[in-house]
Amino acid sequence: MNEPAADEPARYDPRSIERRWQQRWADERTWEVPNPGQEGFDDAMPKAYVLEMLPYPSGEPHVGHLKNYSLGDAIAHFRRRHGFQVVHPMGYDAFGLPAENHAINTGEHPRDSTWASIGQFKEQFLSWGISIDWSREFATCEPTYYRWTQWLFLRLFGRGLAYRENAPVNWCPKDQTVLANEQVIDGRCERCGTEVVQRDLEQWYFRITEYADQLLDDFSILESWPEHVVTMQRNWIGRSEGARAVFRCEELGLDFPVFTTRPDTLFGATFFVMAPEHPDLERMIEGTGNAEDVRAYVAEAARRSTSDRESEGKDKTGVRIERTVTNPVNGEQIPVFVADYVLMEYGTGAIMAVPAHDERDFEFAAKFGLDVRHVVAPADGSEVGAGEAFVTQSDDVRIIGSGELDGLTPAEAKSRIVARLESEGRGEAAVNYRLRDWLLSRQRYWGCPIPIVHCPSCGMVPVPEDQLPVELPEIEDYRPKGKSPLEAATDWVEVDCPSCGAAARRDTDTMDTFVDSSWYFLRYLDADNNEAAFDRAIADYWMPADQYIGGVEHAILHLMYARFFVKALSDQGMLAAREPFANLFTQGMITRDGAKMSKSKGNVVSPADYVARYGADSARTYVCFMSPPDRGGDWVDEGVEGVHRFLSRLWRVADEIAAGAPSAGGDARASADGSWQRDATGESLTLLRKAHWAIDKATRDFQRGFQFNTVIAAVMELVNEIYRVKDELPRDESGARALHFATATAASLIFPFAPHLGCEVWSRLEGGDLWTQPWPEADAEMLVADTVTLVVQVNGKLRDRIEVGADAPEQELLELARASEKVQAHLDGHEIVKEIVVPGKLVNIVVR
RNA sequence: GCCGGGGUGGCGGAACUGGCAUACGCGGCCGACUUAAAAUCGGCUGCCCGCGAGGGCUUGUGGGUUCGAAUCCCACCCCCGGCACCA
Repeated sequence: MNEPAADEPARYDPRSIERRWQQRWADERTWEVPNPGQEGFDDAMPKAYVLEMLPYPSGEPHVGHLKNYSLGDAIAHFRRRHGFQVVHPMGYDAFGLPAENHAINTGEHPRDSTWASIGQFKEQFLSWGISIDWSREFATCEPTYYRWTQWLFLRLFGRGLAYRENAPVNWCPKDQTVLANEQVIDGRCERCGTEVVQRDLEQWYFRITEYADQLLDDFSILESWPEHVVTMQRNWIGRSEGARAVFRCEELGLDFPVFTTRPDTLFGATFFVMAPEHPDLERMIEGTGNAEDVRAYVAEAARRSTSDRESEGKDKTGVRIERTVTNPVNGEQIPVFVADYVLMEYGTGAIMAVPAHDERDFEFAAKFGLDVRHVVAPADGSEVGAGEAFVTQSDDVRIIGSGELDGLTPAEAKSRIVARLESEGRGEAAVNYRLRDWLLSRQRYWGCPIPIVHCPSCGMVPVPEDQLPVELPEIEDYRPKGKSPLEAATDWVEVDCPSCGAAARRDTDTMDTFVDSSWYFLRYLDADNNEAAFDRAIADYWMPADQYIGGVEHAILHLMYARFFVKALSDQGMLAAREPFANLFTQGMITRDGAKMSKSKGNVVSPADYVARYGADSARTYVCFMSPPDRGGDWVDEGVEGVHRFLSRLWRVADEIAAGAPSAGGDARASADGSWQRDATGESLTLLRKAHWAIDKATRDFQRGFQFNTVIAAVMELVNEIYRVKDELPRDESGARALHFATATAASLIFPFAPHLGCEVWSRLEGGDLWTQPWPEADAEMLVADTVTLVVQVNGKLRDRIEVGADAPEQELLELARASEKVQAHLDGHEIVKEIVVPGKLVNIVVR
């Protein structure tokens, strides 16, 4: 690198500037904040917990991380300068499959590859200059962390919120592990894309369904979450209200409860359908003529994978069972079928079919020639053709052909019939959810061990607290074998029962990594605590997180699990908060050439390259500027250069000022009393006004949904204005002061995005540390101009613009407008019909 | 199919509550500086017609409300994301 010659203008050199400030922040531990009770804690300050989703360390950080932490850091800085005590921590979601798969391929211990990656992440985070309180840092794979993950698991186990059960589960044949429902996408494994199959296995679950209603209700206590995320969770939970009605097979004395959202259509039920997996199916077909046909159908359904069943669409198949069941409301005997359009996972695995008013039942009935009986008709008395389906949500209908329900609306009919079912003991009102319990056990190595011992006589015994953590044993072979690789660690597996002392075995499953990330934000608050997962008083001070920032891809999984954890822990008195994240911001994905970045496409953008070439400030500012942050954007190299150019311009003008005449004085400070500014004239005044306009615009857009792209654009406009006027300003104190103020203001406003440059410029112009300065406030008086541009329209078309006094009366505006030559040309020969005046803005003359 | 987001110059995007469409950035063109180039600085840059003054058109499409619509209403088309036989 060449040293610049003495007469060459100085160059913006982000590398040296950034290194210098980063060094200071590290040396002085600038971003560390004390907890309540600790030295330096200020009770008078409001708190703000700014949190980005913790990274999964794999390889090195990508641009998604750059965007995530740039957004979060901007928010953290903005809050600090508004007088908040801001906690802004960082950690690593360090257990998980990618590290383990890497180990299977290379033999490298997942711990080693993970820590190597963590080293790279941290190094880059430091090089980005994000304002993290590093004293709170941890990785979820550290025994000092997962000790408490296990401890929390045992708390939930103690309350019956963690349980073990044998049930059909999603199994990924490639990863050789079970998957949560949420990890199955279109019937395929979320991680590797392999088709998922069903297996009956004994697995661990969290009873998240117990919190289904709270998860729904508490959306109301969130301050600001994106509507679509709330909707996605709502749909996922899938609460529906209806009734349970019992259909009885008299011959066998078997009761079949069904769930229906339409008990008002019970009289229209003309057949009954069971799922192929229904446990009572065998008893139903035993001894009937076509039992073998049914068995063949069930076997076929079992062979077809879930995705198969779904991809074949709505083409209905099924087999009739030679039995009938009794409709509880009219005693009618209706035929029974087995069909795979009825799912065992939802409701009771059996349904009453009302073909007249349900699309799916109608299709099945049409195929099998079954009765279609209308029990709902349009209120206006219009006819629905016999044998046609009439599916409607409308309330403008009446019940027919249903005895005592006739003439009622569906809503009335529902409560009437539910009351009757209840009084007869044949059903009751019921609520059903799509949400299933959270399957958390994994037959994999690189995860948090489940702290349970299986004893032949005592059953499942929690590992005593003082023996936590149950540390991951060392093993030779990570390859999945259909059971946990931990089984191979014989010495570790075989233990004495903590309860009776007999020979027993450890649980060899590990936890889903989503368990680790469901409470990490609590551990940040009290990361060094050796006595507890976290201290309640400390958690109560900081929680809930005031701002959470991350990708939408976690809209359901992580965000719902974390909500569940907080509720469950809160119910055990561990903290007051009922929700983890009061405000959520979801960032859009960055693409390259319009495509998702991937190694196989070779279009991955490495932030490190750009940080090396243009500096962290340019890279950070660019990701905030490229598009509104909640939307995606395409990474364009020229765009980074453009931002770099802008920052260079700001640096150069500051350098010019600092190198020139000594500062016009300390009272040029952005935050100081600005009365001198109001006396400015000419270009000085114009420049000062632009600076105040930028303060106002940047502050408002920052608060209005984090519209960082326009915040940065406003600062760009200010810098452009500085360049436009800087050589024309009066060569006296007023001109110098105006220039000084405008430049320092630009540095102050760009600081949340380009903190190094902001601090550098500020310290050279004003002295002192910018992060200790309050966020600037616009002087309302400087926002009002003396003159405004009056827009003159004729018939709504723009014809002229006239500079007028800002407070000119309407009459004067009209006269000025009519007097305009350009306007005259369009009025000529026409009759004025109407004149509209919007003071300070526009005049519209309507002619005929 | 249902739910959500979106459609504005060559490109990313801006436009607050119905009032100057295209801020800011990229790209392009022209000029200054330079032996030259880079860097930098300045100017121009929605489309069409016109030598020009000027005029016309333009926010996915078609209609409507209004003095005035990117913005509000109705119908439709396209793109992206989520859910999808959930009884």
